[in-house]
Amino acid sequence: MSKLMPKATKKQSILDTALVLFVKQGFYGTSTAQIAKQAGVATGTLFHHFQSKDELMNQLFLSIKQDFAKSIFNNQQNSDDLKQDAKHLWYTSIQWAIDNPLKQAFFQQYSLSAVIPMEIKQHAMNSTLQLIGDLIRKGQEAKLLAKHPLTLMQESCHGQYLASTRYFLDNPEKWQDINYRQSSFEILWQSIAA
Amino acid sequence: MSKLMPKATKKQSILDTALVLFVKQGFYGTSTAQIAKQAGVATGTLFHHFQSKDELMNQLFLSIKQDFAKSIFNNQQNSDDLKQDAKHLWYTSIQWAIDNPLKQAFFQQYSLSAVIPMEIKQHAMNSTLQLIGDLIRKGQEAKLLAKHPLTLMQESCHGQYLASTRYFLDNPEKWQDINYRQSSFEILWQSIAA
DNA sequence: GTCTATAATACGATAGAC
DNA sequence: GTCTATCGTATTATAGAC
Repeated sequence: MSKLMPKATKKQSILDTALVLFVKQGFYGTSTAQIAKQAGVATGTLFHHFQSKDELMNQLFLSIKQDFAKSIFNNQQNSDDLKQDAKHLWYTSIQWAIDNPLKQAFFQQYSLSAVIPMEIKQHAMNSTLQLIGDLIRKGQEAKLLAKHPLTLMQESCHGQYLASTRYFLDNPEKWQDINYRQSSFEILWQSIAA
Repeated sequence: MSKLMPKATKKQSILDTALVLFVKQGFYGTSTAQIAKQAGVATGTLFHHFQSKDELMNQLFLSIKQDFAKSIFNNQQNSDDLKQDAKHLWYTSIQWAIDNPLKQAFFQQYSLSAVIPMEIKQHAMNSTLQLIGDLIRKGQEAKLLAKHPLTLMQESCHGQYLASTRYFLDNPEKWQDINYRQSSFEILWQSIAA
């Protein structure tokens, strides 16, 4: 019983509140005092759970990336139709962004910023890029995908993902339109098809 | 004679220094005192030229966007070969990023962040997106490009541009390789081709 | 683990002489 | 236009009681 509805611990409240405020006001625009107050804890409590404001930011970044990776991995498909699998991955990824707009906005803002140390950003990036990489390699072996340099294709696909989620988050009604949905995938698939 | 080699005014020194520091340390991580000191001026001078730190940031953002737009417009081609014109635009845009790595990094960081007011970001964005939009419309009329929703295509192309410049700035030697260069354009063109 | 109170400092912006 | 000096405030982080 106790684990079914896990209580929102103070630490989690701090993380949740930091996510909201960092997205709305930026990292340096948000004081630890404000985070603590809005989370309903004292500043002393915040610094008990996180060594520093930077450490709080890093943990938040990693936890969000893990949340995304878990969601994608748990919904992976592996049929004999690669294009169908890619489409499923594409829709699942964008749906996650639609379902977690704050986390997606956070990621868009901070995955390129100087606030988070490069090593942490790269580590968080690896799982995603590897998933794309595996799929591209398989497609190239099956002569379905063009033989451009792998790293360039990965980066382009990821860039298209960021652009599409930005677009559909700004225009949520368009995601309900099957034409827009299909177009977004066709643009991606054509870009790497043989 | 006096205008040929324009003296670096104090105001320009402040802008140049702010560009370097904002990219390296972030906006809130950079104090006005540090900008002034490194630019070789007094803090009073900084606030004489810019009403506030935010105002300095906004002017910097707009000046960089104008710099990019000017460079692209001045090198525009308008032949009867649309694919060739698009390729020229693509190479010119990426070359600008290679030639202006700091400005490109600045744009990557702040065009998505909350530091700069939305209205300023959108205003700065318009000229670029319109250029892409005009080209896509022409391509669709000539049956060269697919008839996906225009705004979605614009956003995707822009996302691919950001991804490619990120890639080539991180791997400058790859930009010298004609295969990578051509691949980057082929990926873009295929993504929107009919 | 959580709180209150506060230390120590860094910040944006201004005043006023030159 | 540019400078020096400084004001008032907000910030991160700690100390110590409970």
